[in-house]
Amino acid sequence: MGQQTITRATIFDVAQRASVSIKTVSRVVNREPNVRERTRAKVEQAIAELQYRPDSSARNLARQKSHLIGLVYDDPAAYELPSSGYIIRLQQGALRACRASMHELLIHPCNFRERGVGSALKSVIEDARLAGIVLAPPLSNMMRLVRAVQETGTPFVRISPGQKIRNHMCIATNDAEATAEIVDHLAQLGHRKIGFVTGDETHAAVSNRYEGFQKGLVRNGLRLSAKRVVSGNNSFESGERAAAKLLTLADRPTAVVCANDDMAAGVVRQAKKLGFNLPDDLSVTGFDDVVLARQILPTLTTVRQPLSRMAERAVEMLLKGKTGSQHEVVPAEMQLRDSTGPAPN
Amino acid sequence: MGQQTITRATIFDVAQRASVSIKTVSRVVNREPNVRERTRAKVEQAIAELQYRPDSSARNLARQKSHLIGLVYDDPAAYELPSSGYIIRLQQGALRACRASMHELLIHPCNFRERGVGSALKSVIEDARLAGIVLAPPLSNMMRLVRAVQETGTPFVRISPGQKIRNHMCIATNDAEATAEIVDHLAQLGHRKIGFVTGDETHAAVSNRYEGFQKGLVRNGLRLSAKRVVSGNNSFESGERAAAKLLTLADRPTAVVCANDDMAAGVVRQAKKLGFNLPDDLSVTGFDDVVLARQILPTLTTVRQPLSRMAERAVEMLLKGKTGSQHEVVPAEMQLRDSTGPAPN
DNA sequence: AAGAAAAAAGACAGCGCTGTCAATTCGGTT
DNA sequence: AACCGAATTGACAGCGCTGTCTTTTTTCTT
Repeated sequence: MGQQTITRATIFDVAQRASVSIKTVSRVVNREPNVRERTRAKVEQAIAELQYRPDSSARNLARQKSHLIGLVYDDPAAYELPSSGYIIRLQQGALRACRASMHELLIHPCNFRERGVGSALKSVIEDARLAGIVLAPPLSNMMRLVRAVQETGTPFVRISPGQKIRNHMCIATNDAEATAEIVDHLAQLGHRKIGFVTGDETHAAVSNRYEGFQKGLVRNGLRLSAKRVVSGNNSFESGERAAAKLLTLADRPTAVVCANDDMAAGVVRQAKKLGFNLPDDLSVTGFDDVVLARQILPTLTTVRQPLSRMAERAVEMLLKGKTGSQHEVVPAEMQLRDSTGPAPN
Repeated sequence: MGQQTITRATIFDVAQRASVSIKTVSRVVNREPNVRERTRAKVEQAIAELQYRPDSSARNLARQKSHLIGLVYDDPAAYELPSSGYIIRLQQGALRACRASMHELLIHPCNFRERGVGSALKSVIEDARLAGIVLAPPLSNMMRLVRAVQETGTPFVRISPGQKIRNHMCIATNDAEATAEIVDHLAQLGHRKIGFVTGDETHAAVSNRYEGFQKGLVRNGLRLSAKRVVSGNNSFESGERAAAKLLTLADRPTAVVCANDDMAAGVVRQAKKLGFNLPDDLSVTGFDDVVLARQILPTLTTVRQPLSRMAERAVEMLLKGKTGSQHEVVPAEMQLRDSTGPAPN
């Protein structure tokens, strides 16, 4: 049973069986208007009986574009593990949207350090007549590549782009608001004295987080104390040093918000070394949700970029077909784990 | 400069410019024989001048198949990190081969726990008219899926298939030989008394490793001592227990080969606890090259499945177009790190 | 019930390429 | 120079679908 027919049914076979023209079949298949209900049913039955499925090559040729969406991301030279989770999550989201809309996903890791990537990318896009492109960071910020994509005339969406461009579509997340929510969470747990460890200020995302921290304090009726803000440089060690400072303060904070996970891990390590019991004596939060965040003890409450959702929305935006500037923010997801608890009294 | 022409050159434009027929252009483009050198040059110049690139949709339609290779692998329910490195490595290899041959890669994670995956897979294959499929483990062993793929009539290659099937193409690695090479390595370092920690015997790969261990001893003129073989169950803890036994032996081994990395990590931990200095007093090896292998101290000498190479070879085998049974073994790569050193004297 | 407007259905020419087979040219022989 | 087989080249019909435009049918007016 279920033996496949030697040669697949074509639109012509369906038309014949339903006694209509091929154009009418095409209308039914593509859900075009102006088909009487009775006719539609007749055609649909013929389709079912013949197990007809449109041939995408033919359709692509006639429509002059494919049903392929390209996902372009940085090709880590050695494909080392750290970034693989990142990439897989992007792929997952993009794939979800593609499947929902009968599209396929073409992955295109691309090493921007090589010369000629731009034109190589253009070739792929044009050769396969991609229906759209999703550009993931950090490539979404490399103007050389963005321009290459623009030149193909293919619609594209950038994920977390640094700088905006004219007439762009993009999906971003909200570092600031997520950090503010971390503060909300801590405030709800009764914390009133909250410290912050800043990161490398040159990263836009990182300074957004500090901004969000301040916003969080304000909306929870807390005061920003300059003493409780110490600067780090994104490294584990700088986290340790920051903790050493913060925890020896006369009026020390009961919670420390860090601009990234590595520094948070450093804070945790240093706090333990100083004899603090986490989360009873001190709550700590990070940002990014790197693998390490789940490996240290206590596991780290942090914020995870909704990469999968962002990629999904990116593809959906692409397929919506609307042109013009569009900008969507997908809220980041707080990951509640064991490093945060009620404030000590 | 470099402004793209509004409408791409077609094969017809090229033919006209070179004053030949479109068929001749087609011959040149597809490297078919029977084209005079002079004609070929003329056509090639026209191609260059017009920046002609064949349209893949049209080609797909005429050829009745696409230039797309499908990579089918297990879709980890939550895309948790452990498997992402695995998948990325497969993708990398497949992509390398695809690019070399002007093909594109369609990724198709697929959750075999759901019902109907088989027919969903068939649809994708037939709709996109895939040129070939690569089935990665563990899917390569799920006969339900393999049969679905077979029914489409599309050529496919399985990676590390458990059971063979009639007229199959597959790529495997060599657990046994790799383990024997580990023994070679240790023997070269002067080790004569080598212990082994077995794993869960139900896994074919794992028992192959024990087999390889024995082979390695033999070919290095060493004797297999039953006392030095203790069984584990693949877990870290079982490694610790195994080490406790092995290292308290009167005539204790100077090196311990483990059937997987987790157990090796357990052995390392236990050995350190017992006061051994690694690798001076004891060498330890693992298998798999999990992330942990590079995180423990000393970093673990182990064996890594050549996933990327396997996927690459799989695609190449597919594109070679030869039918009939084919079976290729890609040797696993030993990863020399710090847990092995010269035997103590 | 005739006529006009709107809705439904169909005819047909591409889309850009490849495959088949026929036509031409070439190189070498007598 | 005429002739033959082999090497080249070309003509043209699809591949299966969509877009445009035309024809037919239905529905609504008066």
